Amino acid sequence: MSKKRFTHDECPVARSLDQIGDWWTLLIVREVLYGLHQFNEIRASLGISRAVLSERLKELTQTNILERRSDSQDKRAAQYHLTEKGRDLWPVIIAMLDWSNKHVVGETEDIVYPLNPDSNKPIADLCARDIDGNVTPLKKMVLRKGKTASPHLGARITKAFPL
Amino acid sequence: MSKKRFTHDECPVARSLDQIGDWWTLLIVREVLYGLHQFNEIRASLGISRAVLSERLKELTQTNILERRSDSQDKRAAQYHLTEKGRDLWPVIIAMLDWSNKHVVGETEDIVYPLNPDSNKPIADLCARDIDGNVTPLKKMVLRKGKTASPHLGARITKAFPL
DNA sequence: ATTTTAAGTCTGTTTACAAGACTTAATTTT
DNA sequence: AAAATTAAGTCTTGTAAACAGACTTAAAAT
Repeated sequence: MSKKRFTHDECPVARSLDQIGDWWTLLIVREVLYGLHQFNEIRASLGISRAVLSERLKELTQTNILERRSDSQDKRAAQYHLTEKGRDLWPVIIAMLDWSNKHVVGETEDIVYPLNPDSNKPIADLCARDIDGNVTPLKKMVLRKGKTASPHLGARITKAFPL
Repeated sequence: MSKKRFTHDECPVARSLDQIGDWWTLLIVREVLYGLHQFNEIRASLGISRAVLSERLKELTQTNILERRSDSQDKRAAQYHLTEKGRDLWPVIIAMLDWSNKHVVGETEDIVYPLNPDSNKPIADLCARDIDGNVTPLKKMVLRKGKTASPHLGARITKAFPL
């Protein structure tokens, strides 16, 4: 039996894990966000094996998270760049970073944290702005199911998050 | 050689992946957030193998994301509940859900989306509130390194996100 | 007393990952 | 121009992890 995938799962979280849930995948995206674009740069920085990096880059290209451009100067080299979809993973990474700083990394060894570049102040809490401009903490958000949601999923959701 | 872990990595994102980056792990957390607390409930809902679920629950308990309580009524049964650390993963899941709805799930098949329970309106964008109350989109956030950051990591960060 | 159930463990098979050797074409050095 | 180096992979081999399903144990239900 092969590894289970969630491509056709009804749950959007499962389906996102199908594209970014593999071991190494999100770290590769992070490296590209941080400014590394070449195969060997990424490999050296992560310490990932060639075969696995090659496979992940293929997958990320197929799912349109990365784009592979052949370098115009050096015709051997390739440049991996983020698409809009890939750049939109930045909030996911920030959310993980915030959680990690709060619960994984020790208080005394804070290493890297998100900063509001306009105010030059660190983040207090993650929140969401609704279409009317109301701002509420992400932790308070509830889920609502769309038209095509299965009764099964709906039942589970309303159990924890009554609407 | 065993699978590489990031427990002692300098990067908080890597270290969070060490705890929640395994295949199935975040989906298990989601199920508990949705209100499933028993081994067989979770197993049936996810279609995960017994052995893997057992191992993941152990890991999640060891990292203090879940707490295992033996059921007081039925002495065979166990109840898995989220700790504060586990509940704080909700923003991560919301961020992935938002990304998935935007880029993975098709427009026509919207299934489940986050909602501001106060205003009863859907989310327009994820943002962060800094300590002065300024609200800015998460996509605009930059990273700053703390005192103990390695020169290596700092170099990479400033490349993509000048402070 | 027998059957069913909860929560696992165990077994055999398939797949994924790690490390390093090998390949090919382009570039750089001598 | 020939030789060495480099970018971006592929291939090979050994180990670890994931899969389905059988099996186990103690408690609960019939």
